[in-house]
Amino acid sequence: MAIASLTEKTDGITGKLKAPALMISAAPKTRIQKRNTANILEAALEVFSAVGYNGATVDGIAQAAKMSKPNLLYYFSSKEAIHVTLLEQLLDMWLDPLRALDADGVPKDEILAYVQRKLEMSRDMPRESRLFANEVLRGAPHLSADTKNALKALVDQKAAVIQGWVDAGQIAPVHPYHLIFSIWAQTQHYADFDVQVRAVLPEAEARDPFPTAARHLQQMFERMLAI
Amino acid sequence: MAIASLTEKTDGITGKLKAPALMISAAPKTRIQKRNTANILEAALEVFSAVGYNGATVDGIAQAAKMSKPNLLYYFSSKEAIHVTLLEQLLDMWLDPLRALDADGVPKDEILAYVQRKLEMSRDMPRESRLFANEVLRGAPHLSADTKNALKALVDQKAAVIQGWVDAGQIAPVHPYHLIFSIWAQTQHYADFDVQVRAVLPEAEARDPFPTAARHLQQMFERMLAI
DNA sequence: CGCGTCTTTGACCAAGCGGTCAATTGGGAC
DNA sequence: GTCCCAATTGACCGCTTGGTCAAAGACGCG
Repeated sequence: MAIASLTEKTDGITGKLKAPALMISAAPKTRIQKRNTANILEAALEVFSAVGYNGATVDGIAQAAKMSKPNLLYYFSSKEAIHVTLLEQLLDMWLDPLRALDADGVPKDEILAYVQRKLEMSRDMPRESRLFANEVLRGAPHLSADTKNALKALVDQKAAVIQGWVDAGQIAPVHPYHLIFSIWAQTQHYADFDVQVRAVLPEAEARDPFPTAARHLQQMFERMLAI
Repeated sequence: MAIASLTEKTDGITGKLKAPALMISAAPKTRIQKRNTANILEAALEVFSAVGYNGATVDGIAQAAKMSKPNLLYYFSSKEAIHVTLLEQLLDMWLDPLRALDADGVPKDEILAYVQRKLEMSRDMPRESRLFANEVLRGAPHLSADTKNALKALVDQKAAVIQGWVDAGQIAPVHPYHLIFSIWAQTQHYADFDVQVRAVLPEAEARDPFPTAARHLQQMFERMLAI
């Protein structure tokens, strides 16, 4: 598992800095810049995931990052720039579990492990899940074509792996793309619709739906894939 | 199936009318009131589902309903009132497929039929799905306690039915609540994350993901429930 | 026709928004 | 220390927003 805290991951920042009438396109260098951009992105994740892009205010993010609004805008040229940076930066991490799906592993184990990793992400990183859910719900207006292509390429590759397992008779016949959608939908459901899940579940389970969810999903995909 | 067009369903409107310094709490009576409230709610569904609550503007909804903003506010006292009315009014329709789950039917058939009905709703009423997704994502701030209780009561009842089928050995052992979540998550995924589904799927299927999705989900739950 | 009520709207307002700017403060290299 | 650039901020601006209001228009009924 070993999911790193967000604030630790400050590499790969693509946010554009702005000196008065000057844009620095390279990655930030100074220690203070790293700290502040990380703080801003952490605060933005908190706010965006809670109230969505339109519901968030620059001032609100600035307060959550414990700095003034103009200071925040010294590091990111606009609210949109923060959002875009956040999305691009987190998508990589978000796809790690799928990337780890190993074509040379035991098919059923690989898929079940993927389900469990994805469910753990819903449990440990619900804000990221809601951020993406919000973005995709609105038609992904802030995701670049490059990012979408990279996502598609990864899914294509892993779908081919799954299809290979089907063809080799190692798992029951499944539509590989829809299988991946099933995994995404069911695992992310526990992050995105958390309040609904807890509102509906009997009290004892509502306190922590994840243990029973994990067992349910394992059961589900085991039966789905059994030869 | 026979899903009625939204504009036809004008009964049960609970929106408060406002004459100058006067609130009419009863349902609207005149023909013109019915027409206008229906137009407003249809326009609001279009706008809210596309850009979310915070992204929507009263003026935008008014324009979509082909009327002026003050006129719209003559029928609904606030933007929030429109949203609340819309949610409460649509939730009933939204839960119809689950309500139709028949304790006296053939268990596997009942559940598979529920899955198909729910998937049809995602195909035919994606705006409603996104409206609810948006609301729940934000923590359901506009859903009354009554509504949440009614939802829970319905799910409790149907979960008991499913549990009964399990106990009678008519379907394989499953966690009834998580089974319902699995159905919700996977069917609504095709409405809420439509752009992602189409972006990832091979072109031929992306044009209409629903036929293959229907087969996939039938397969999935068949294997899940088989004794 | 006249008349009261329902409906519609242009003009307006206060608040909040994203973003700018000039001016101030702080930090590090020498 | 000092000097320069990075970092920070209070004040401000133009615009959009949700909502109000007074007045005008349309409708129905005698």
